[in-house]
Amino acid sequence: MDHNHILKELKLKATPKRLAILDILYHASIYLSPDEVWTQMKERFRTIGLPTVYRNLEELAGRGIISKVIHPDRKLYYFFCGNREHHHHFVCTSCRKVNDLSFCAFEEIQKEVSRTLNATVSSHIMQVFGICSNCSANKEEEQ
Amino acid sequence: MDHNHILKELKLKATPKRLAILDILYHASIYLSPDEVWTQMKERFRTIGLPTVYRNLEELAGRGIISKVIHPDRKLYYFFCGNREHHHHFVCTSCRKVNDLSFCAFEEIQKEVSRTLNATVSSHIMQVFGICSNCSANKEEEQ
DNA sequence: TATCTAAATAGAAATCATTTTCGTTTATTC
DNA sequence: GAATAAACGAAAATGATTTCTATTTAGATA
Repeated sequence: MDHNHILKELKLKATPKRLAILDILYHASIYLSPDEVWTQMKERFRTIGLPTVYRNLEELAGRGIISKVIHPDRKLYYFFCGNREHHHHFVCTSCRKVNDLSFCAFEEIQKEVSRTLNATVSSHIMQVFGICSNCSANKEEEQ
Repeated sequence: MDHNHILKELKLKATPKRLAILDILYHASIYLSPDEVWTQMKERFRTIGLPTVYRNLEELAGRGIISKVIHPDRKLYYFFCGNREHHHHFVCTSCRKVNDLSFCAFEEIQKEVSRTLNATVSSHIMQVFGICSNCSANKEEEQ
């Protein structure tokens, strides 16, 4: 995956740290907190500030290169998601893996909002939490 | 609206402050931040701590007596919603009014998650933000 | 390849919504 | 009218996130 190229296209400087953050998320199979990304960054760089991590995560998420979940605890977590289309995620709260969903009710919602409220939808948040098949299988084994 | 009775049923003490918080939300036509509720509480009580407001809002929301929105800024806002059925909300980010939506794609999502991921959905967040008809009408007037 | 400039970073400190602690008060039960 | 668990106040703590400012650096340009 040529992250360097992606950044260039978006006119973001391809700094080593920015690339490392992308790389960390790309190779993580689960979503990570800013603090967890920072921990991994500290293994790669002698000097790396937490604000740098926060800034980059927000920057990259804002450009759609990475995605974020708002957990019910209101903390943010980030993950790499190659899918550039609008879509939502199924988040396993046990192993923290994320799966894309193809289902999005945006159009139906827009229709209802328009018909019943005559209002305009500007954005929507949809997140589905649960337990993935792996985790529920493991749980059964334990018993 | 007999809030006293609602609280008794849920075995929550009907303290004056708890009742006042319910009353404030009941009479507010818009969603309020904990801080805004606190401001209104201070007009009614000489001594009222912010933790009391937080505690009660969470307590009441946990019991489903009031609802909350997580704003894109990740701050929580609370509002009274008489609808006890599972449903979602359309939130006007301009006037902060909330409208119930009848549309919920929960079943479809559950179906997709079950079929494609063989996973179990435990909860979902869905919030729709936009501009209500009143607000967009007012905006046009201004021009 | 050297120079320039806007973008990016470090480090420290600030912010600020939310929570914890703990001693006191109070609504409900008997 | 006690007794008691729940609720409260005040102050302090927490902790994720942001701001500030001086310094560094990637990428453009000569």
